[in-house]
Amino acid sequence: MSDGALPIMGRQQDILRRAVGAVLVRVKDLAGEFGVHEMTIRRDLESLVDQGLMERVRGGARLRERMGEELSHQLRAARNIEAKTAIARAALALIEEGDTIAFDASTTALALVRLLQGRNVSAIVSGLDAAAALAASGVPFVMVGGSFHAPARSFTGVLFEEAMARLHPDKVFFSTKGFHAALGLTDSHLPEVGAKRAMLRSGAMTIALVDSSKFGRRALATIAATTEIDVLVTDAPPSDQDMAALEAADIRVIVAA
Amino acid sequence: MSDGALPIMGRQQDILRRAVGAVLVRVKDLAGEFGVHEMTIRRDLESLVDQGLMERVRGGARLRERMGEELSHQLRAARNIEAKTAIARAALALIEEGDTIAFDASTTALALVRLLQGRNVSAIVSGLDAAAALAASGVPFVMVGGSFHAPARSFTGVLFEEAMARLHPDKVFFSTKGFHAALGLTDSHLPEVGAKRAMLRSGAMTIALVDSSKFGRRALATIAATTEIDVLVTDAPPSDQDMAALEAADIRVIVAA
DNA sequence: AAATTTTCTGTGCATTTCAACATCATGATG
DNA sequence: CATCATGATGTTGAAATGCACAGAAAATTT
Repeated sequence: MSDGALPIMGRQQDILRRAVGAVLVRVKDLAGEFGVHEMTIRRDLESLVDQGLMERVRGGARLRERMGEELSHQLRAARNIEAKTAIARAALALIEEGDTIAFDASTTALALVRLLQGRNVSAIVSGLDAAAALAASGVPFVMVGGSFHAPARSFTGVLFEEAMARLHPDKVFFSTKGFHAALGLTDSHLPEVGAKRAMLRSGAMTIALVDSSKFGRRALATIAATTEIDVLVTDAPPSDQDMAALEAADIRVIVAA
Repeated sequence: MSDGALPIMGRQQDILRRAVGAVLVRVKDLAGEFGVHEMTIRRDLESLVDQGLMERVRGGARLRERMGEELSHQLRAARNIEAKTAIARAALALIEEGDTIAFDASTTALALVRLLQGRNVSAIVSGLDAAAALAASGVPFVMVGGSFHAPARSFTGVLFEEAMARLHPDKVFFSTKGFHAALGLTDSHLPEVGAKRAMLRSGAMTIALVDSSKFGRRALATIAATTEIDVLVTDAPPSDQDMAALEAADIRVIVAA
């Protein structure tokens, strides 16, 4: 029942990230990697221990036992936060008065959902956090239910796809794990792929929110071919090669400032 | 919303909404999101602090207490909290290994949902807070979507009822605003009534969680006749008259210790 | 085991960094 | 013109960081 948000920032977050994938992190290593004094790392660790997230061992620290998966989700959500909010701000310009807009359960879409407050729009969401944000902001919305999918805190499955088929948003905003000009848009979780495909089918206009770290990457399964999207919003100019493919497919590209 | 006119408007309102559901908001982020100078955000925060709504932390601010609808809901959750958890504990005994259980969006059902951690069950929920609680506890669940209904933080409407019709829980736990032997179980919001009716139709066994303050009360619309429920869990013995009616309808009555 | 060395830790203090604020300038609004 | 909201700038102070050193804990040797 924790609120899900991480009051930790900067280097301490990075320390946690390293700790998630490792049995143990060492003070000396961390000091070297971050280019700061060992004493600074010790103080960071002390703070993380105070928050109950880690425990010290001589020479380093490790994650507390049960913290693993919830933490990794939060850390993923907090990564590239600047790029994601930049993309969200740029995408906001695509939203018009009275639109009905669907959002997938990605953290980028969540950043956009948080900017909706006060707008005269209706939303359709598939993620738990987006629903909570909209409930707080007073924007009317429809939740598309389904089986809970923990890795993305989203809802998926037959129930989701059938409900989604009955909805017809003006615009669909979604994100992916990978963007590859030839292979299209891909994701690493099959339930997510099905849900996103259902959303794309329902929407009149599809807008992909893809931060630059996703370019050239491919994941398990294809959500859609590159040609199936109408707009791509990103935070850094794509390569000339990608750009050519996008132009050939007549896709509008928006690069966030 | 019967709140007196708050002297908060525009961006400050947005800041508050942004702060709901986040542990803390940062001056820098807010300045970026609203496209204004940091100094302006500081002045906004100062004003919000003066009104007792937020408290400053270095670099940002956090909500002092929940507010608005969120507040009224929380307060409702806090009222009779002992009775509700007592009822929830008693109701827990009705849950068996492997059950699939549906819960309405009442605070009493939420109290029961919070006790599910570690149980080998599947859940079906219609409330935002119950979903968040289950997501944190790791119990697998299905969310039944629909239109968001702010007073109960639940989902309702056509989408809800159609999805619910496809689900068949072993047991349905729900609560009501009023319980009256002759008028049956009643609630004051029509969307809620429809949703609860849909849940009752789908379930093999229906269990009403009714704290003693609800006895003899009646609200806007009827959810079900008294005879339609299988079990009644409450926190104080019903009147002899009510008890007779319940026995006549062959309803099992459980009084929480 | 005792003694010695090595490594790690935490404290106290100097230095740097950056949020907060006071202040003034600008511009919109009526 | 008066007022208000906002932006810009320089100053102040608190927090973060670096640094040196002393004490504690492990590792090593005797």
